[in-house]
Amino acid sequence: MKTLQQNDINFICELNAPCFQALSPDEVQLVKSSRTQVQFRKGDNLTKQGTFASYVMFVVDGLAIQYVESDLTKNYNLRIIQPGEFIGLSSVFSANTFSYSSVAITDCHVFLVEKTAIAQIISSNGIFGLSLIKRYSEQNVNLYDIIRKVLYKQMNGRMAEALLYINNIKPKYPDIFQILTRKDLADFAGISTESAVKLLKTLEKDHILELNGKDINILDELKLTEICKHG
Amino acid sequence: MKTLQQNDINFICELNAPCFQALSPDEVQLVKSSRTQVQFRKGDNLTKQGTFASYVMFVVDGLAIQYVESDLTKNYNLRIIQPGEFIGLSSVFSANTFSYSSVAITDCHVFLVEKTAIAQIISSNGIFGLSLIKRYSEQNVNLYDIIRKVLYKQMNGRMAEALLYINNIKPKYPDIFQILTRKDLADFAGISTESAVKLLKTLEKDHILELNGKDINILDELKLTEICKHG
DNA sequence: TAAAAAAGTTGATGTATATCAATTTAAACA
DNA sequence: TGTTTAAATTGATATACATCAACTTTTTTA
Repeated sequence: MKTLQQNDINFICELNAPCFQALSPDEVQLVKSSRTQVQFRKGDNLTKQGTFASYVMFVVDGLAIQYVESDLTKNYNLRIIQPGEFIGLSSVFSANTFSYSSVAITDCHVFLVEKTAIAQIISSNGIFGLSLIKRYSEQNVNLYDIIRKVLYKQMNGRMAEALLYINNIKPKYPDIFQILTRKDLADFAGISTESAVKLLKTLEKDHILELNGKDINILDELKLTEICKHG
Repeated sequence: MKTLQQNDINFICELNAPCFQALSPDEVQLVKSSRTQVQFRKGDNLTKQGTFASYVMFVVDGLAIQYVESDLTKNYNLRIIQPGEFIGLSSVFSANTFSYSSVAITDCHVFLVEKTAIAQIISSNGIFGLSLIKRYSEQNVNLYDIIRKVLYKQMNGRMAEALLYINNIKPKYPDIFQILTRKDLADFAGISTESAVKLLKTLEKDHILELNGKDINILDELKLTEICKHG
């Protein structure tokens, strides 16, 4: 477990979260004072769907998967959460419970900010509020896209979309595919693990990608994009 | 087409949209000046998925359905928009295009407010920003619920949920079921029209509801709720 | 008010994809 | 380093729904 200097945190925040730049020194102090730092191990849940949410999480370091759960044992993966992003914004000002779960896929360094502090800053600082609203707006658009994907696309298109999404963050995190299991991939596509395996094999046979153990190399991104759109 | 007095509009807005109460006289003036009133006929599209969105709509009077479209001719109905609600908040501060369509199911009186005016007010008035964020937050929670419904529920449960949702607004709008076609109902449940018809007949045979032409009377709300949860 | 169009209804057929079962491979552990 | 546990793989089977087709009823329109 690595320890972080106060300065590091400030630096990282300023770097990745433009919204924090709008804060006055007083407001920065308010965030600092109502903040708790937490270290999560790979496999730990950062949030659990349905539990009480009085705070927002800000990811300083590490990767996590955000997903929704059914009553049973089925998950659907929504996105990979990267450093500089918030977790729990979506429900903190209405439902008071997390509407999704998230799990660390690498060790994660996170800090929690009480929602009262966030609310106070929004009230006093419109620029900060506006930048948060932009985040909400983006998330909304994303959720509508997900609804369309889930409703209208079938296996091949979903799998292609999942692969392209993950491949998009591979430059930044080259071992991303090695971290993910076939079940993780299947849950991103919203299909069964067995179907995911079969699809991957088919895509390999068609020279669209290459399977090296758990790693995946996209060979024909154009064709995959085509499948994503019309498959 | 009925004409509305300026005072009526103010009254209705104040009544239904608490967020407007936080505005200063200057800000109210700003909204007024950047506002356009529009009258839509039953069947008209208020928004069309993918088109440019430089404004937010505020529904003063009438009902509309919000829905997402596939590339082809399939729709999925998300909600019924009632007076006092916004349309287009979700994407106006990020994508600049509407991420969903909406269609008037009764004549609708709406006013459009330029997003620049909204943004300006958010910047200067944190309380207004916070009240908008609460709306975003609610919408987000709603979208997560929809994703779960679409992913994890099957026919019976979806139909039950759709019926309960619409039945919920029946006290306020008693002719709501008469306005909606079987296709509309099917699109709320995300199933085919034929399946919707068959399900309704089965529910009638089981004395859970009563079909009077287009009107639907829920007889056994408890059982329907049970189906919604575990069906 | 007749004719045309749209909406509603019903049963028969097709299909995408999950589930199941059985095996192999890889990872975790003691 | 062997043993246990978890993940990956493969083909066979099951099923929830959509789609199709044919018909009836209702609504619209000319």
